[in-house]
Formats: sequence, structure tokens, C-alpha cells
Amino acid sequence: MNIKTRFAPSPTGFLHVGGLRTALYSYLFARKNNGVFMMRIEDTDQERFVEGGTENMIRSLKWAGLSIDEGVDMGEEGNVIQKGDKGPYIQSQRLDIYKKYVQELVEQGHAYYCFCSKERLEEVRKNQELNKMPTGYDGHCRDLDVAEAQKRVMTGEKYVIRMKMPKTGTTVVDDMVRGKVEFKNELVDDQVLVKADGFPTYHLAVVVDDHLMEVTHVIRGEEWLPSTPKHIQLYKMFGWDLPQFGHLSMLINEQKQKLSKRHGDVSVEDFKQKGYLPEAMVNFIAFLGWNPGGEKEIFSLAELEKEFDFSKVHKPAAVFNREKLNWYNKQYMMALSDEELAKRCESFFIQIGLQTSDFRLANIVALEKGRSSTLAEIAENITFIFSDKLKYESELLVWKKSTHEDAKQKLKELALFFATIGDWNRENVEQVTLSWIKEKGWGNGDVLWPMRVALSGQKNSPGPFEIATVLGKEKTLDRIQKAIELL
RNA sequence: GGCGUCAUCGUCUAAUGGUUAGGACAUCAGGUUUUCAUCCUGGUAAUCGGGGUUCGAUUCCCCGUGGCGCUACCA
Repeated sequence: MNIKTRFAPSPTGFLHVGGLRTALYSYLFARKNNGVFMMRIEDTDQERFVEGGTENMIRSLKWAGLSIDEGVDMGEEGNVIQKGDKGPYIQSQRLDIYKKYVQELVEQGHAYYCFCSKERLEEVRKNQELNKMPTGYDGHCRDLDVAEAQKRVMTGEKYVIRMKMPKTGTTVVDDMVRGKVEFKNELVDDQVLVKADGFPTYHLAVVVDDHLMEVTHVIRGEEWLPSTPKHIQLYKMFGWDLPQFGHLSMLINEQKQKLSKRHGDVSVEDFKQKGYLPEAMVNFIAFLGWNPGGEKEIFSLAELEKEFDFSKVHKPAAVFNREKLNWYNKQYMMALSDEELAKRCESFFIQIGLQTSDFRLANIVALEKGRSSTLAEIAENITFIFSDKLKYESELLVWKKSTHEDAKQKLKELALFFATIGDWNRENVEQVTLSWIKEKGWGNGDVLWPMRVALSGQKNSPGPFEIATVLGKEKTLDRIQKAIELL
């Protein structure tokens, strides 16, 4: 049987990094096994509908490099398209299908109409809590006469449809991550399958869709584990084969709490905008809860597709550690060619209002390789290159125990010396300058420190020769001149 | 409260019924260096607690503790 996994988010805003991991594992598992990776949109909650939510989900997935084989995808113009013959892949477009299947359940006595008001339900729960009983529906409408109930429905009475959970026995979830997990059926609620507004709940819709769409492996967040017995019972009621379930643990923050917006960045979009590379993001997230076993930890998506193995996915929740992400990002930025890095930085230059047509851009961003952790940081850190007049205190030009006069003198001599250099490339400038300093019997710092500050205006910056060659001879001399004047 | 689940350095993790419990990030110290960063070398740092089983347990079992999830006509 051909393996098929799916990612099925609710389009309620932006893709959470935890969601990205779920999608990534589903994707990797499918790729590893030559299977199909499908995307479906679960929008059965009308109240939580967000305009553009679906587009956001797809965009984030594509940014990360995950390609969708079937289901919802993005067209040429950024529009939502659907591909595959098991559609539609958007649940709100499948209402008739769900209606048909619940009807079947009702007819076979596996589901029933429930007319209980919200008030009554609340009352019941309050009592249960008060008596320290397990909470849940008390089965008030469970044994209503079907014909009677149908009559009430006909008269327009509000109703929901609930599944009739078995009252005895246990349901065993055989989970790919956790092994066998057992639930007592009597403690599992008679879940609502169809809401008063006629929409199915998640529980009905996933089961019907995963079956009809021939999903073989249901990989999702750990929060679904407790409702899996309901899903398994539904499969049984329909007489359908069970898929494999795999429940992934959660991503948490340093305080061991759920990653939430209140505590910082959580959406893939956030990280994209901060200047994280998708390659770094994917590598980092893949390693949160999975590890191939060796000591290598830089993996491209293609390598992950080869190596991914569900038996090595582990159970504990993983802390989303920003420091490690930064390290990964730095590694990936260093590995990029200067030209590619410049290209990736483009939107960040624009954001801070930088002229981007400079043909030396590749050389300029290269200054920050290994220094900055994000693309945004690069853009921010190289602005001094473009500045016409640097602002800094004259004291900054003075190295350690040196003096104003000394710094001034060194810069003057340096300017004269630079004027004589014909071949203004990095190797040459550095080489001849260093030997010139040696000839003079000075310390490197005596000259190089004021030079670097004159060129950067900063306490910390790339090296003086790197800056000088990026700047060009003319601008270099100009900045040295300005520094001399400042002193 | 009930049900479920999880537990190796601060963090991500490796390993095994017998190891000096390994690596990476972070951190600390040293080196390289004009600064910061990079790079190199070295260091600190972990098997949640209590019982079993066993010659031996961090590993297997039980109990406890703590964290987390679910307990909606949300997903």
C-alpha cells in the first residue's frame, strides 16, 4: 500500500512553528517512504475563520521548502488551488459528504440526536465537578426513540448529533511514538459530531476525510491523543480500516510552557521576518524531537528526507531554544555564497531604506559572515558602509594607552601611505600595509585600531582591510581624512 | 477532580543490564587577533526521588514527585 500523510491545519492565522514541525515530520515520513504528502484545510469552525489564513499556511510551508503532492496548494498568482482526485480538500466544501456519513451512523444506531441546551450541559458539568466525578455528557438523549427525535428535528428544534461511545471495554491506540495507549470506553465522552449550525466537528471530519482521502499515517500533535479513541470507534462504526497514528510531543519555551504569542515569536512568518533562513529553520526544527544518532547535525532537507526515521522520534516535549537556532542560522549563512547571501538580504535592505543597486553588495554582506546571526542583523550591521558621515566620538579613535596626537599622526601617515598604493585589493592592501607598519616599528594596534574606527565609526566592526577594500580607495582616504579632522 | 502522557548536563540530544555516561548549543578559561565575531585548545555541568528484579540498573518493574496535554456544539 502506498503511504500517504497529510498536514491539516485550521486556517486561523499564521503557521505556528509547532505546526511546521508536524508538517515537516509528515512530509519527511512520506518522502522517505516514497509516499504522498497531502494538505487539507480544516475550517469547520466558522467563528475562527481568518481571512487569508489558508494562503498563510501554504506560503509558510513552501517557504520552508516542503512541496505538496496533493490537496490544497498555491497557484502561480498566489491563489489557492486544489489538486488530486479525492477532493475537495477544504472541509467547508465537503458538508454534504459529512451529512451523508452521519446519517448512516444515526440509522445504524451509532449516533443520536441530542436536544440538550447549553444551560443543561453546564449544569450537569457543574454537578459533576462538585461531586468530583469525571466530567462528560450524561447521556440524557442517548436512548431517545429515533422516530420521536426525528419528529422533533422536523419541527425545527435545535439539535446536535452525538456519537454513541461503547459503555464497556477499552480502546487501544497503537501509536508510532508512544506505543500502545489504553483508554476505558466508559470514560470517553459521547462526542458531538454535528454542531447546531450543521457543521461537523473536527472528530467527524478528520475520520471521514482521512478515510476517503486514503491517508495511511495520521501524524499530528500530542493534544489529539486523548480523543483518538473516539476516532478509532468511529472507524469501527463505519467498518473502515484504521490508519497508523503518530502523536508528536509539543514544542515548549524555556519556562516549559506552551510556545505562545504572549512570550515572543511563534509563527513561521515571525522567523522569516527576523531573517532566519528556511534551511536553518528546517534543520533546527527537525532536530527538536528527532535525531538520526550520529554526531553530524547539519542536514539539508534532501538529507533529512533520506535519513528520517519514525522510530527515532522521541517522546518528551522539546524546548525551542533560540540560541541554538541562531547558531544554525549563522552556520547556514556562512555556507552561502556571497552573491546568494546578498540576494537573501535584499528585502531587509529595503526595509531599512538602503540603496540596493550597489554592485558590491555581495562583498559588503560578506563582511558580516560569521558575525551576524540573522539576515536582518546583517542589513543593520552594514549600514555604516553606506553612510556619508559617520557619527562617533573622537576618543574612540584612540587605541588603548595611545593618545589623540599619536592617533592623529598615525592616520596622517597612513593616508599618505595609502595614496601610494596602486593595486587596491584586499590581499595587496593588507600585505603592504602590514609590512609598512613593521618597517616603521609601530604596533599593529597603533595604526589598525584608529584606521578601523575611522572607516567604521564603531567600537566593534569587521576588520580594517575588509572594510577598506569594500569601501574603495577614495572613500577610505576620505574617511581617514574626516577622522583626522575630528581629532 | 478524572483520564492520558513524559522524565539523561541550563538547552537539544547519544549510549548501554557492566562506559572515565558521548556530542552540539550556551557558559567559563586559554590561544589566535587592531575590536567584536570567526577559528583552535581546554574546563564546569546530567541519568527526578524511593523501593524492588539482578552479581550488577541510568537502562527492566512498581510507587511517589514534578511537568505537560485532554476533560467545548475549538481545532
